[in-house]
Amino acid sequence: MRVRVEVAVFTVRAGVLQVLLARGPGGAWLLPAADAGSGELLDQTAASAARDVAGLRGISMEQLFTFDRLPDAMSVAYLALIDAGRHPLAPGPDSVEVRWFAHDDLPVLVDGQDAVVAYGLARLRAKTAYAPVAVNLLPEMFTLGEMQAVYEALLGRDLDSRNFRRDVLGAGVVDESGEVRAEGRGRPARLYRSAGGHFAVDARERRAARQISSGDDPPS
Amino acid sequence: MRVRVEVAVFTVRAGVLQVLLARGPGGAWLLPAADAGSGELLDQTAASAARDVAGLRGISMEQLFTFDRLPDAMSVAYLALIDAGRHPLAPGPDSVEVRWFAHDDLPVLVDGQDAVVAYGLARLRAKTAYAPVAVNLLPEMFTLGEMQAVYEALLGRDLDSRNFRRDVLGAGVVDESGEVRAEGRGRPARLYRSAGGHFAVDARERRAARQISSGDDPPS
DNA sequence: GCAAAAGTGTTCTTTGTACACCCATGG
DNA sequence: CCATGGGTGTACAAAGAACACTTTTGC
Repeated sequence: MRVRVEVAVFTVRAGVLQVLLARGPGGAWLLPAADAGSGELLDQTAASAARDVAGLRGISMEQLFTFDRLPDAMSVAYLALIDAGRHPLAPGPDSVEVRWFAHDDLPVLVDGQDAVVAYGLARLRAKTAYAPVAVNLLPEMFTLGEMQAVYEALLGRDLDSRNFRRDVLGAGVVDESGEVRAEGRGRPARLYRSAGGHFAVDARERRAARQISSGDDPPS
Repeated sequence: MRVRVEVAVFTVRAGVLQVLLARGPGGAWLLPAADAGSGELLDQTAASAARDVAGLRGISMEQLFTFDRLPDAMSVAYLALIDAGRHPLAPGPDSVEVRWFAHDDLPVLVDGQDAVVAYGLARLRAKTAYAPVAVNLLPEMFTLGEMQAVYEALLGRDLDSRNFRRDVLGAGVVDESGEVRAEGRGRPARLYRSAGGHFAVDARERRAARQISSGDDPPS
């Protein structure tokens, strides 16, 4: 039985949620993928796929779901979130081209890869409700305005900045750096960084991202 | 690459959450399992495992996670919830014995199967917060007292019956049957049945099971 | 008539949501 | 001096948690 590992890599650029695709020699657009096996862990295979296809290294990933690929294969799907600014793309040996696509304007994908993207998106949105996913999509230092923009791109709706600030700061998911950054016009913004460490998921801490909400459920 | 499908089947009996295990010819306790392949869908393979190992038919299942089984295999884990009363156990060809174990008093399992059980349990508890999982663990007709007992077994804590009734009835996840059942001493209870159909996951409907709460996150 | 489980409402606390103004900078 | 984004607090609405007593039956 052939086992494939496919990775849906998301980023937010210019306020738009985007997905990474590679164009293979045949001209079709594909998710970064690799074959599992050879004594390698699935997580490692997923990391290899991101590295060999798109030049991405050291990104954090999470397993999503395992899809059938009849007649005799299956695909273990992964979700990765990165800051595109810190990870320049470098097409690997088997890719003609690697680039970002707006999540709502994808080309036709092979097989059932659109299901992988759709499920990754659903999971990503669901996680905004209880995990500080935005920090994975931002540079090391960021302003709360940038963070809010990421959540707005993920959720597709506007958030109230006063409530957003209160909740994020109250949840303790970010630390103030002490520095500020002037961003063209307007008052300079304070810079924050992730307080690091995953955080416990109980009602008290969930307040963080609760402006925010969505449901999760397996695909197909 | 060898792909195995393993199923963690849960039930609630006598107020205790239990897991189904089979003892193989070698004497070790195992989860019901089968090899994937032969053009069969993973969901079908999971159904076959439950049928061939334990005689369970027509039970609903959901994929959980895919685990590494080094050096050259992997295991696609499934979660199943059943009412033990409606599904008598019948050991299949490769099982010496099939029985229920209290979730907190399991024998030693092979390989990484304890991780499958642990993750299944975590997922099951997380789902109580937004899905009417109890109806899968109850007979077709049941009382609210029985339903509450199931949630208490799942969550390991007591719930307030007034709030529980208000929330469950308000969420519309059960229909009144009109019948009542005298259960020995005490006032006879009304019988309900599942209102059927999965239900939308938005804040309004989540109230149902919110006495109830927990977090989800991938294993290992 | 008493033990045992079913059934029913209200109060209080916490959480979420809506909302308006002043501040610091660049042009 | 004005346009632009950053920063702060309060009032109202909704949801969740805590809580006591009456009803119907078997024994």
